[in-house]
Amino acid sequence: MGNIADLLQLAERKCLERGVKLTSRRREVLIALLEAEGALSAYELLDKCNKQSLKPMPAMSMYRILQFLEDHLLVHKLSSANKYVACGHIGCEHQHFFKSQFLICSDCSAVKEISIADETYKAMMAAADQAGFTLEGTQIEVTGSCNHCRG
Amino acid sequence: MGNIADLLQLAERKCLERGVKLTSRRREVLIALLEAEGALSAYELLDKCNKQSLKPMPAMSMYRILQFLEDHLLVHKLSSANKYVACGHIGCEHQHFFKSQFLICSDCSAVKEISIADETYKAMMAAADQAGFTLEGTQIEVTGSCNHCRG
DNA sequence: TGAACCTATGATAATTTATATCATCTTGTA
DNA sequence: TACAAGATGATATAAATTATCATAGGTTCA
Repeated sequence: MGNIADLLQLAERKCLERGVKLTSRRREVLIALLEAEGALSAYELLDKCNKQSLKPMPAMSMYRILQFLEDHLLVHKLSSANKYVACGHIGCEHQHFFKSQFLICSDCSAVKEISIADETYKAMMAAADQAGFTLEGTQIEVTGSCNHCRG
Repeated sequence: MGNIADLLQLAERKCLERGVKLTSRRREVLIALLEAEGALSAYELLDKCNKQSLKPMPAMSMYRILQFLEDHLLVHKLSSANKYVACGHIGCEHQHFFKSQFLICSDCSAVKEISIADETYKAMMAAADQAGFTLEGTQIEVTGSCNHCRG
């Protein structure tokens, strides 16, 4: 995993490689996400950022920045919850072509990003194929309860 | 599968068994969904209903009715797309405890509801467990392209 | 029958989430 | 320096969802 500083550095490098800039605003959002326990919605993130930073950020910027971070593989959008999480693999070019699975705690929004076993993956592809569908690069999101919340 | 009239009758029976009523408004929405090609958003459904029916339905009612239909296993909400589909198993008490998978065409919104193979299901449970999560009754939604749209 | 009650729906408002648009600022570069 | 490109700010608007109270329509039971 690594601490936030390390992860930030990896993010910096990835942006460099991709010829894009991790501006201070973008860094701000990424840090907020890295610090977060679980997934946060755009407006939750906005609040968090605005508490930490001096200049308030308009909502529009948040959406733009989240889009940027998503485009450059630093953040994932959990479409089932409309929330965002920092990518669990910052640092690699891992495209998550339908191999990542997000376990989302329905209680506390904690998120764990795991890989789908190859056989599972293949089985799902085959099942979809049989039903006349070709799966696209996407992610699987399932909800449950984390150890902590199940208590 | 059965035609719409048959499905409606099954829905009626299910409601009867559950001690709830399939009112005319609710039937209206259910029919609209059964007729639909693919998944529809609340507002798309609203439009469709309002074209077919005499009295326009307020959006609030649509949300309430969709909630009702979902609660009583007649409709599924695809949370990744914020759209709704008629349940593929109207007539049975199938709870879809994490065994149904929805293949959603990202192009035309067509939806196919298939069952997850038992081994796949078990593998996913085990993987989640290992990551400290207990999966809840939920559904898997994946996007791709259907035969028709792939061309 | 009719009064009390429950549920569904209507009407309306407010909130939350997301996008469109144009102005301004920064930065790199010719 | 001045220009071009990209990033952000500011503002408005749209889209999606929920809250709340009023009303209508059935059902039950005295």
